[in-house]
Amino acid sequence: MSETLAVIDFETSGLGPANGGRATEIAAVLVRGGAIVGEYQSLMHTGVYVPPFIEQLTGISNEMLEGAPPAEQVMREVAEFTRGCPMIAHNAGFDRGFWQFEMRKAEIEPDPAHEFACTVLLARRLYPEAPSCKLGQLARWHELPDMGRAHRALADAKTTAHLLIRMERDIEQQFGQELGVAPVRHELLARLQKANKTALKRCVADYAAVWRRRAQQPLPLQA
DNA sequence: TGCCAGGCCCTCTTTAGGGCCTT
Repeated sequence: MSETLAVIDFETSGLGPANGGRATEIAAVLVRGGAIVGEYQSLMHTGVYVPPFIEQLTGISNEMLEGAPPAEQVMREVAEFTRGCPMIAHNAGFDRGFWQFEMRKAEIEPDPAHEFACTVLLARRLYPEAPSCKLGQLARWHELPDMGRAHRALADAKTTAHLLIRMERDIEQQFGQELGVAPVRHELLARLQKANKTALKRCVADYAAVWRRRAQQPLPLQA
């Protein structure tokens, strides 16, 4: 059973909406069956001022944002693009904060499927020997494909997608016995990111048992 | 013009503090 996950990445004018930070660019990459199957990217105009440090970091200038589509339009497009897909982000607390803020600003109804899982938390558990859990460091450490300029939304979202695919493969290899025939789905990723690092095997085994029980239940009758 | 945060984890902890990660 394959599940489509949406990997998202924001570029922003600051570290949080609470201090006036706004999104400047968003990318969403759809991952299914161990492969990237779709992508969306757009700059977005909110009227926010981009400080020189951020402009240097991301390459996104105030002039570029002047001609960008309005944030409300972009959020509607990306919400439709990711509809029904659980979300993945690197340091998900950051992207979730901007996602919820920009969705509210655009007056878009929240999608209950948009639960976030975090590749930083997962990496800390799966790869404790990694030199760091920064996205670029993990990409080099795993020798993931080069997706282009870092700190642009699509490049970072694609790199995170490749990291996610690598993690799914490593989970299957590392916990194959506990996992049995249960697939690596978003629910398992969300559980693993919160599990005590010494109890990963038990977490995977519990997930697999629940999944098998569900799989044995008859499908509900159609109305 | 250009400042700034917050959630999470680990441990020399739990009545706390420091580091990581994102722009």
